[in-house]
Amino acid sequence: MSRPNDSRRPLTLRDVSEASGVSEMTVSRVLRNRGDVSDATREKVLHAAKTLGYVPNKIAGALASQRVNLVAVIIPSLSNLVFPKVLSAISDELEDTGLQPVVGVTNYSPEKEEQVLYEMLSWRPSGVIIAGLEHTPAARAMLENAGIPVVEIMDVDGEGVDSVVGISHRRAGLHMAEAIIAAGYRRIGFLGTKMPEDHRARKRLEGFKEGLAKAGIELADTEFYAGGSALAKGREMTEAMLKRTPDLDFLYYSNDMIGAGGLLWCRDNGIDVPGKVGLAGFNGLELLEGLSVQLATMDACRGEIGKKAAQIIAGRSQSGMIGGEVIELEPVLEPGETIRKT
Amino acid sequence: MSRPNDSRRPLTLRDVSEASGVSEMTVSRVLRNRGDVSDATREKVLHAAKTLGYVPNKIAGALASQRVNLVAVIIPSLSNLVFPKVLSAISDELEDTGLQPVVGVTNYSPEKEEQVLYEMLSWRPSGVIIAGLEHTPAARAMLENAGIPVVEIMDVDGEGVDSVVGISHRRAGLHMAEAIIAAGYRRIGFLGTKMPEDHRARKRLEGFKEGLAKAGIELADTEFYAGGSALAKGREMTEAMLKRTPDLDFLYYSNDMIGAGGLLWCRDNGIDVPGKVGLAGFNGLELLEGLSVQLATMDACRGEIGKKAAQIIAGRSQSGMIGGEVIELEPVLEPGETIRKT
DNA sequence: GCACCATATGTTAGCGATAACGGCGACCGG
DNA sequence: CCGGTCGCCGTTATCGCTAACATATGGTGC
Repeated sequence: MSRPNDSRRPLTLRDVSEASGVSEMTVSRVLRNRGDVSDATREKVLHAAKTLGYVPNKIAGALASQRVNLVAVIIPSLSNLVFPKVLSAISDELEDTGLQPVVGVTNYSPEKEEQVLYEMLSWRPSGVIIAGLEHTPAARAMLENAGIPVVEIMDVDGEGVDSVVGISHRRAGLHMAEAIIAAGYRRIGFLGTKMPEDHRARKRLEGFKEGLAKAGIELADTEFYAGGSALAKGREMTEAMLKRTPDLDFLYYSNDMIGAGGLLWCRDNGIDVPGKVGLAGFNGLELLEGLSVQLATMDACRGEIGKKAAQIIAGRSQSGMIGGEVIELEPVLEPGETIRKT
Repeated sequence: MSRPNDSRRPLTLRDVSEASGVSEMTVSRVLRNRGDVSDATREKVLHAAKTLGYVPNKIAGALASQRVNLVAVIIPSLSNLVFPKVLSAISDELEDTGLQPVVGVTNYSPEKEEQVLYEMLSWRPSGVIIAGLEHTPAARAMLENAGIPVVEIMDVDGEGVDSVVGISHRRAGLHMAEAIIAAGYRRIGFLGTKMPEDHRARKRLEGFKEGLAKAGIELADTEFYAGGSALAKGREMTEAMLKRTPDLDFLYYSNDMIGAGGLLWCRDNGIDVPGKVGLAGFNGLELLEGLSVQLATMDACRGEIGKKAAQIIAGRSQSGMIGGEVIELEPVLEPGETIRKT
């Protein structure tokens, strides 16, 4: 019993059926809990399967039944901290539905996204959850023709293929601008990533500028980075920008991590926050909750987005397909302690 | 051409073969770049496939060829920061091998691990990379009988099923103890997670105690936490411990994140680090590189582990199976600025 | 006693691809 | 001019499982 499968020939339903003296079909029924099987045979079959160490072959099963319990989840990055959160929300929500997420990572490259999507669709998943609304034409075509529910997440500023769950990054940027101006700041700098393919960061910046423009203000300075440790980059960029443009009174960071770096640098260098300079980031990373001073940020509703997306997929794979829906969530400003109270 | 598959009937090889006037077999050959096909027919087929928007069905392909290009990767958590790093290393290394990682998460639960493993094995992957050496008997049996290469990663303190790549956490703890004692610290506290199933953390603590014992020292205080933001927990626990046992001169944290929290608390409260109290964590998170003061830590070789594990799987799925190998990597102490120089 | 139904099991025919082998010109050397 | 080889492509038989239908078997009602 220690090594029940010595022959090295992969076990099949037939092995189990022979070992338990019933037909393959009955074994299949027992293993899937489908159809009527007497308790006696059920016992026999389960016992045989366990002692043999049988593991069903879902490949064959899926081919025969034309059903696959996988949901493709396609995201730009795992090191971003944003996506693991979304992922675990999806995973939790799918837990009891029999569906299983399968993750693909694109590294913010549209071509890689197309490749990954192709690869995943070739396994005929029950649904696709994919970050962003911007895809290559080919990728978009695949999504449209796949004949399965598709949920595009994170962003609602644009045209979706099917369902969409996210926030408006444009408006998130705009609201942040309004809050900053309301607090009395006027000389404002922006620090972000140099990633043309990060459309959400771009939209936030656009919205932010728009918000400033409404008050007749322009960005006083900007600085971009690529690669490296975000915390360290935040320090460097903050130092560089404040040296270059000393009269700045606010720094808006495109993510919390570089914002935290900037905050640490300010504290280390005796700069009064939020008195002399105000700071704000974006995302609401609870990772940073233990910082000495709470950075102002805006919650991106990551958990909620994952949850809703998973619900849509689960709902639609049960009941027949219905039309796509668009769910826009509201990011909430968390003022923290790095914006002056008015 | 905007929606080539209006009939909603899934496309098959047959559709492509009819559209291009050749047999299914030839289409299959073209799409897989295998066997001899004339350039003329190759063109025809590729054109037909593209205009139809055909996506191959790997389920059928895998069943027929008995080959699957997936590698199961089973890890305890995605929010731990440790595993995304390993994952991306695996992903990068597998990039050009035609193999594709599929991730499963266990939440540090052995039962969940068993479930996830069962689920993944039922897709007949080409290999398994799984964190840790401790599994349920059933899980271990599955791994032994799967007939595919298995690599257990992160930890080498124990008996592996097949190949093993990792570090000795016991010795990592032991070395840290030695370094701390060599630096002259004597009243030492430990702060860690309350997770009986995190065997690696447990082994580190055991090794650490052993190292202290060699110098005739015992842990002066310990504190454990579960859940919550690690940074914030690090602050809280540090405060609690230093209030309870004020004469401590060193705090060893089971991970960098709570260590960083402790470090921030000490700085905020004017405690001289490393003069009055020394600090050390574990992992070598480059996430923290931008901290004002570099925390002493020990690199867990996460990237290297992922890379080597992927290489083993890739190598063995090409050439026939060979025996399992054990690769032990050496974690390196990064003294940072939170241990007194001797 | 017989039609009738529910329960429990077996039989048959695919699912959509690929492995293995076979056929058929073309080309080549002797 | 003929056997042999090579390039190209088709035919057939699975792969391991499940949907759908067929088949016992044993009550149940009238």
